[in-house]
Order: sequence, then structure tokens, then C-alpha cells
Amino acid sequence: MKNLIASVKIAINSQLYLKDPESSELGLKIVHKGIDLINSIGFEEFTFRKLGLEIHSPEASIYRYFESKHKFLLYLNAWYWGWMEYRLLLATSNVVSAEKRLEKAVFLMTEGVENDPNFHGVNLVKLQEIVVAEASKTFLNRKVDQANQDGAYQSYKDFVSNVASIIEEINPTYKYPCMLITTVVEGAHQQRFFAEHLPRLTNKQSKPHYLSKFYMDLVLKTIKSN
Amino acid sequence: MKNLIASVKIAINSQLYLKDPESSELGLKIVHKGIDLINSIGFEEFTFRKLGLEIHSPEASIYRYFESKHKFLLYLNAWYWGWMEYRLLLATSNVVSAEKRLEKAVFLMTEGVENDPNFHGVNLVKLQEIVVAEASKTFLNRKVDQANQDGAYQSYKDFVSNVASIIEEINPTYKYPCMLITTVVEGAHQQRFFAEHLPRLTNKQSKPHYLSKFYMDLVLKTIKSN
DNA sequence: ACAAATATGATAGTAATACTATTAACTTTG
DNA sequence: CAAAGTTAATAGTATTACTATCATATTTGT
Repeated sequence: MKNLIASVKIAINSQLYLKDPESSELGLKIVHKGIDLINSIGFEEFTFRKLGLEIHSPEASIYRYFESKHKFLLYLNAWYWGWMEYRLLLATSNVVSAEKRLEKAVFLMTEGVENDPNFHGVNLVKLQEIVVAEASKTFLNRKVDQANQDGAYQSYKDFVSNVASIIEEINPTYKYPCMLITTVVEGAHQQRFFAEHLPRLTNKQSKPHYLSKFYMDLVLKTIKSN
Repeated sequence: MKNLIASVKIAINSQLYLKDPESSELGLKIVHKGIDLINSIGFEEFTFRKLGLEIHSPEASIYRYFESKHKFLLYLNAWYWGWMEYRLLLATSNVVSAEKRLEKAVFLMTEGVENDPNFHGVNLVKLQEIVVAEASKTFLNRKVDQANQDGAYQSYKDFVSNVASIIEEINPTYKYPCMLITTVVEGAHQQRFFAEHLPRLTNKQSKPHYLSKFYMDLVLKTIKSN
């Protein structure tokens, strides 16, 4: 099993970095400690200078891997969705029932990482927290079209498209599969954030997996033909 | 009618400004031209210095009204949701059927402003575009708890709570009214953004009001008891 | 084994940002 | 019409988000 996992590499579009961070010790350190640092102080407060101090390397060395902190966030996001695609594949392959596959997909989209907290040395719990709190900043800005051309959202699109095809299997006449999926993904992220900071905007429950139950129920009811 | 509208003032928590911008010509100019400028160059590129050049007033004068550009965005957001509450009241008062009221609420949450494009000199179309593209930045940061204490999200919470009570009228046993409403509000904003920049993440349609139809269908099916 | 290529470290520098401070001129109000 | 408050004009600061340069390892091809 270990070997199988070790053979998987998350492919990232080379437009998102200047030098592949997986190609050197320093590069890996930048990514791993970068995740820790963004997770602990937030993306606005994060600077390459601070990261340089953490890893005892000059700021300028980090700029040799990533053009800007914005591109660094794009890279982390792309990595996350590449990893999610891999998880989706693992969770759904050999599952015959489309309903069961959809259920697994919704679970993946809405629940926090629990097991497998490390993968290639990446702290996935922290990475997921970063995606929940910061991912919308990867597209809500004026560089979005350029980033899109650079392939920054490719894995996310592929993930959505994979789940969409499960929905189409269940109800081929349903017209809004992608809308429904991104509503669930982005919604789940925001509800997790609201539960922690703005509870009156959500309905936090103590029962386990209430978020994925809410969204699973919503999805199943919505895609039913009337 | 004109008189009725003129008598309405959107109340904004005083923690969000240093000096009430509605109390002077300069204050109003800051808000009105600020909306224009953020709308045209985006919030990241927006600075008080640039706004100062637009209105031919020094940067420092703007700082007498707003502590920071972040607080300015909080102010605009609070104003928007105050106005939305007012619209919700107008649209639902004297409507007996809860279903009809819910429909109007979902329409308000998901559709663009069309008529009434000016209200107290504020360009509402541009303000709504700002909310769609930038509002998540008002809470996705480390100052969220402080901002919450300052009442920055009060009107948004009130709006959500008002719509939630309509849902409770229709189905008193439904457990997630607030989650459902914020999923719709934030979802609709993102889908509008995706339709323009990342079409593969949505299902854009040419038919009018497809967004509100999608979300209305989703809401009605979801709150049905099984 | 050793020159050449490549990666990193150390240091310095720059334009712009997000403010704060000060003082003078102008305007309103009691 | 003087006092109080508001705005203009200008200057200044720490930090950010980079870029540039050059020296010092380290790796690699032959």
C-alpha cells in the first residue's frame, strides 16, 4: 500500500511555478513550511520574507520557485484539487451504483480530511483549511482570466466534470450538474467557516457529518425529476 | 412614491466609520466615487490615494471618514444588506402566501438589480457587482471576529433570519434554514462570477432568470419533508 | 579528476502601499 | 465675528512585493 501511494504524483501545470518545487529539498521546504505558515497567520499576513525566516533561506531564493505569493496560492490550490481527483478516483472506482458513487463524491467535497493526514509530507489538514479560507481569493480578482489560461483551475474543473458525469448517469435530463456541484463545494467551505466565526449564518449541529448529510439530501432531492 | 423612498435611510453601525459619510458632501462623494472606482479597477487595486485623485481631495481627508480600505468595504457591504432588507420588506409585505414570499426572497437573492438603478445617488448595479466579486473578502480574513463584534454583518444576518422565518412557516421541521439561505446567496454570487470567467464550473443558460429558477427549484425541493 | 553548469546564500535596492502627522486655509455656527 | 470644526496641502514612515548582483557551494558530464 505504501508503495502504491508513493508512486502517485500530483501533476501541476508548469505555468504556476518558475522551478518545480518537488525537484529539490529547498522547494519541498518552501511548500511544506509555506502551508504551515499560511495556515497559522493567514494569506494576507503571509509574506515570502516571513517564510524565508522560517526556513532560514533568503526571500530571493523563494522567488526563484514562485513568481509571487499569489501564484504560490494558485499552486497550493491546484495541488489540493489534484489530490481530490485522486481521492475521488480511489473512492469511486469499482463502485457499480451511481448513487453510491455520488454519495462518496459529496462526502469528499463536504467533509474534513481525517485519516491520511500526511501525503508526500504535505499536511493535508492544514492545506484543506487553507483552501476553505483562502481558495476563493484565487479567482476573485482581476487576474482570473490569465490564471485560467495558465491552467490554474484545471484540476478543479476536472473534478467537477467527473462528479457531473455521475449526476448525468443518475438523471440524464438534469440541466445544471456543474452549478449544483460548485454550489455544494463552495457552500460547504463557507458553512465550515461560518460555523466557526459567524454561527448565525449557518445551523451548526453537534451530530457527526451533519454538513455532508445536509448537502447529500439537497443534491439528491434537487436532481430528482419531478 | 419618490417621497416615500426619500424618507428611507439605510442604518449603518457606527463602528464601521470614523465620521458618518452621509453627513457631508465630501463623505457622499467618497462613497459614490469609491463604488465607481472599486467597480472599475477591483478592490485589490483600489487605494485611498487613487480615490483622492478622482475626487480631487487628499488621501488624508478620506482617512478621516474611514479607518482603512477594509473598513470601507465593510461599510459598503453593510449598506448593501441594509438595502436588501428594505427591498425584502417591500417585496413581501402584504403577501399572504409564504411560498410567494419565499419566491420573492429567492428572486432578490439571486437576480441582478435591474430597475431602481439609483437610490440616494448610489449606483446599485455597480454596488451589487462589488458585493458579488468582493464581499467574501469582508469575512475571509483574520479580522472577522472583530468585524463581527463591530456589527459589520448585522444586516446580512437579519436578512438571512427574515428569510429563514419564511422557510420555517412553510416547513417548521426543516432543520437547516440558514445554511440553505446562505448557500443560495453565496452560491448565486459565485455562479454569476463563474458564468463570466470560469464557464466550465457552471451551466450558463441564455434563458432569462435561469439562476433564480435553478435556486428556487433547489430550495423548494430541499425544504419539502420526505 | 576537474571544468562547467546550476543552485543557493548574502546583501542591497526600488516603487508602491497603507497609513500618520502637521499646519494652514476655509466655512459654518452661536 | 470669533470660535469651532472641516478640508487642503504636504511630508513622512514602516512594510510589502518584488528585482538585481555577486559570491559561494554543489552537482554533473567527460
